[in-house]
Amino acid sequence: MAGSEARTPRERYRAQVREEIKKHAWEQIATAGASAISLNAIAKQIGVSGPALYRYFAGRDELITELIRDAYRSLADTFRTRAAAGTDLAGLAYALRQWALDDPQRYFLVFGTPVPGYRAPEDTTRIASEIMAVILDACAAEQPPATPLPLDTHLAGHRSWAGEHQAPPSALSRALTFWTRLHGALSLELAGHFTGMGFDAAELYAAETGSLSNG
Amino acid sequence: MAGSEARTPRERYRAQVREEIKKHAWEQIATAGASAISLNAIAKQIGVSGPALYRYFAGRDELITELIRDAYRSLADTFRTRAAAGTDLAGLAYALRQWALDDPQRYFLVFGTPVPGYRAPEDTTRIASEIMAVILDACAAEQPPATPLPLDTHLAGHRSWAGEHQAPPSALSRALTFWTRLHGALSLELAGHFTGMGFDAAELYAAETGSLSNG
DNA sequence: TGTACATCAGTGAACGCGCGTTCACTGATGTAC
DNA sequence: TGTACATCAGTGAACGCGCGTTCACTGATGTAC
Repeated sequence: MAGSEARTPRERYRAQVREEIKKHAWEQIATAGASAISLNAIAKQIGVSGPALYRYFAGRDELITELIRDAYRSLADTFRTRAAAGTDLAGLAYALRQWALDDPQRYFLVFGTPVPGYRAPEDTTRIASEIMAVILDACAAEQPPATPLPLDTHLAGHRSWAGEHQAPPSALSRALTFWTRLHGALSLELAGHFTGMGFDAAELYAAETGSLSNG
Repeated sequence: MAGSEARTPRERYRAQVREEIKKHAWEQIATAGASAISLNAIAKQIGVSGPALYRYFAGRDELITELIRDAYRSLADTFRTRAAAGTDLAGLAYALRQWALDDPQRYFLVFGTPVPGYRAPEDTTRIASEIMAVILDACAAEQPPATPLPLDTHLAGHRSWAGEHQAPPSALSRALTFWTRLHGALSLELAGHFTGMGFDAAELYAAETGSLSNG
């Protein structure tokens, strides 16, 4: 839906079919993982011959790249929407978990096992920066902890990743920690490593969310 | 090497070939990811026909299962060895990172994106419990923090995963947090999400390690 | 409004490939007397 | 020590499959005069 102006009927139709292809690709990902995506299988599902898909995507790789891009954009949109309703870290953390539970394989497409040799397009790293900017904003809005973290001094000298963002070191370390702690709890939960352990993953996630504000 | 008694020459030879098959399988994983493992390709690499491998493994699935088992065992051995030299959490954390950097794809085979529908064999969950027991030992040996964590109360009532381990709730929460925080920092590093960001992943990891002891 | 032309979605056949797996077999290695 | 037999590693052919991708094509849809 993003970026599809669709002036003429033909363009509208094209955009529509592209979306349908992607929809079935996501279903395949959810069913058998990203590596199982097959153009021929998608074609069969939407009732069309295999080569027909080449009118819409240059090939399998372009389709997957597009899915990754969409996943990044979806997360960025989710964060921006949430941030517009008030900049609190807990809110963002909650939104992140909702987004992840919404489609675990989409989460793993972005944050999961990398395919050796695969290079993400420039595009996605730019979106990743947008996401980080939202986190940084929320961190800068919180009041800093009484005692500075040991990571602060390192990040004070290595803050290029924050771009032009004027966050203090305590916000930088908090933003990174937000990312790594929540990813740690979330990815293990989604991967099923907690199943059968008998505790509530949501409680663990909430505790980690709280750890970001209380030191 | 584990469990291969190899009394007779034939048994010794079998064990040797099995190891060679696995060695090339690991190389394939490192090169193209676990989903790219191919029996025929392995056979070609060790200079043997494809069907020959069926003397050693029932099929592709059994080989992969065996690799996962080996990965779990390797981590358990690493932890136990480290724990024998002194039970401190920082030491375990350091050993975990070394083990992960040693072969990132092996780490992801255990903790990475799950294949939808795949069920891990009983075997591995037992080894996972051994690993957790080592962590719990180290956590119980540390002195508990002054203020109990909010997660403690939940875990006090949901401690079945700790088995017969008599660790106090504060150790339970610390063990889980050890796992999730370090996995968060480590998996993002290994997946390359920090590349180009300009800070030192080792510093971040050390900071997270420290967070486990200081609140 | 009607006709001529251009655009483009989709088809079906084909290519070459590599996959996992089975099967009947050969030949070497080990075992028993 | 030598012979008869059993075990078992490895081969080569074959099966059926699905994959990504190309190509020349048909037929419907849109555009221009």
